[in-house]
Amino acid sequence: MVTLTLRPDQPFNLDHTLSCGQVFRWEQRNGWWYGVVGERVLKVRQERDTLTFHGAGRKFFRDYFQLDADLPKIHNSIDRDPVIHAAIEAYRGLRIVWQPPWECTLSYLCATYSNIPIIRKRIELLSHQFGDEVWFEGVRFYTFPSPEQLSSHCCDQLNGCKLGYRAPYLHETACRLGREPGWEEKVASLPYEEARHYLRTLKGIGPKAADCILLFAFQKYEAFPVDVWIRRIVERHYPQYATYHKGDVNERIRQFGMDFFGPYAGYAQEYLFCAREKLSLD
DNA sequence: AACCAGGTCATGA
DNA sequence: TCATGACATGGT
Repeated sequence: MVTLTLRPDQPFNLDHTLSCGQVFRWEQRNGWWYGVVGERVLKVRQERDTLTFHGAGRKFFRDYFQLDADLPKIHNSIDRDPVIHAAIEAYRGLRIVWQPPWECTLSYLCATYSNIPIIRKRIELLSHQFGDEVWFEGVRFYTFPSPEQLSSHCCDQLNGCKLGYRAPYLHETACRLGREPGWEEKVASLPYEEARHYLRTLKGIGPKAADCILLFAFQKYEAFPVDVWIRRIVERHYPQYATYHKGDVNERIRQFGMDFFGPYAGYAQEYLFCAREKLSLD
């Protein structure tokens, strides 16, 4: 067991961070959050300024939860209007988690044209079917399957995981990235637009999924993923977006979001997404 | 029973 | 380049 005392000037809220829909494999059980990240099973809880965790050391948790990122500075940089201001107030302490690229890519392949509970189910089924067993406190967990573990099966076998028409996308991505082991370093080293272009060469990864992957796995915080919710929020609360004319509606909203919110537009997007239920959208 | 969900692809003008 | 329809699945 390890504990970590949070600095008073650096807000962190574990519940907001894990329940906002950026990660899909964390579950809250009797006061603790359990999750599988990479090869490890992790267990965390927060009591005010104290984080208690099992399964990895301090450095892992600092990196994973981005505890060294200057969140007040990020808040200030995106706090441009009353709508985002209220979202920041409501979800202060939400941090963008640093996800493993491979799992993040497959997760957002599963996420297209779907909803969060079903995305979680698909990812759980994939891990159960093709991942490795890991035991933790007498409970069995499964790691997320590697490219090899997925590509060694055919599409039909993958489709046991309720992937629907996405099964061939996952399969092709597993085959290709399995043969391209340097892809993570390559994407990480590329500037945002070029990295985005590369990810979009994967079948099934469009503008929105690419932006989620860049934001959640590659720390490209300028990325502003546009899904149906963000689209509704922007159309309702940020009519200025209409001054942008290049591309389709989602592309115009993306351009607006990046310009309006700046280098941490992705944080703004995440706070708005979390606040989607509270914002009027008619 | 229609309609929707953290969209993307292929097609056609 | 942009709009349009198909697409698997499960929940409401």
